[in-house]
Amino acid sequence: MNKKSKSLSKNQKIVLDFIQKNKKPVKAYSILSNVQKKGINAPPQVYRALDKLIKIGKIHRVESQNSFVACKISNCDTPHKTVFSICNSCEIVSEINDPKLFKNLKDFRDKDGTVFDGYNLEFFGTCKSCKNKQIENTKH
Amino acid sequence: MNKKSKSLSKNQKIVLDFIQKNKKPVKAYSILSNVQKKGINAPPQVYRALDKLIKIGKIHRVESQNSFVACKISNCDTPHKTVFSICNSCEIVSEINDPKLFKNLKDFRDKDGTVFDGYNLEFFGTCKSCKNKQIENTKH
DNA sequence: AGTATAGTGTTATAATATAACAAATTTTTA
DNA sequence: TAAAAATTTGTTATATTATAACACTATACT
Repeated sequence: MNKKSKSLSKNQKIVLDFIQKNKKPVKAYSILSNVQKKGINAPPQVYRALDKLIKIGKIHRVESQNSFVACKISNCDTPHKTVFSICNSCEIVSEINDPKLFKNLKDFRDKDGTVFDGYNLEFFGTCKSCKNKQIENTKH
Repeated sequence: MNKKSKSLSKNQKIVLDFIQKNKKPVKAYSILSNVQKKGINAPPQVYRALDKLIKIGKIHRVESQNSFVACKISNCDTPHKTVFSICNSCEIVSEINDPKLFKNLKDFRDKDGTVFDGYNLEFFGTCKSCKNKQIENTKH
């Protein structure tokens, strides 16, 4: 019963629900067109819900794609501390959960000794499945 | 006289020059309005130059800001391996040059063992100068 | 109950980015 | 050096992403 467990509003639920259904990150206007049947009519309604969901850590923004993805880390309440891998080929995004990397990032100080509140790290590469496909295509 | 030292085209030079003059990252349309007197008239001319400059590592894109900043690391030819600190208050961006952090990032493998081609890391916090200002404001 | 806070619905518009096409320039290589 | 290839340019139009502003409604908080 902590303070953060306040329930979501109608629009927030609709938007979160749609994002969670998708394996890949989704774009704001794709969300919009997919939830219009549920009574969400205009961009601001989507963006407001997105802002809130990001704030409470339920979703993250994939900066390099202008897209949004559900947080896969259970009980995530740490927005702005995110690590993703992004496939250059199929654009699938996975949230990385690596304690050692997290520690490195959390402990990082710049030359001034400045401590940072948050970070966003995106790794780019070719995912296993796309790599396999490429090898198959070479064979033929 | 390596292969990458081919000289830049006219528009590329104009755009790079403007970005390098600025301490803070600049936005595409701000570049456009500032270089119109030099004969660049339309967005595509700016975006093409930006694409090229990013590709050769002369500038980087600050993803969370849709802005562009000159590479501060001498002879940088590694686009897509970038680390920045961004001040939440004044939005100033500094490129971080930390060999230990670079090594951690370069060596990172995900659970599958996937190797990544590149990464982009953005740290968020309050820069020293803004922190000092905040303290001063508290005093009065 | 009264007030503060957060969320809704709406219209309009701002800000960011790319498609498509014809022409000119530079680089490569035969 | 002439022809072919690749890159860059200039241009118009349009797509995509995001926010401003305003009136109103619902919910949470003493």
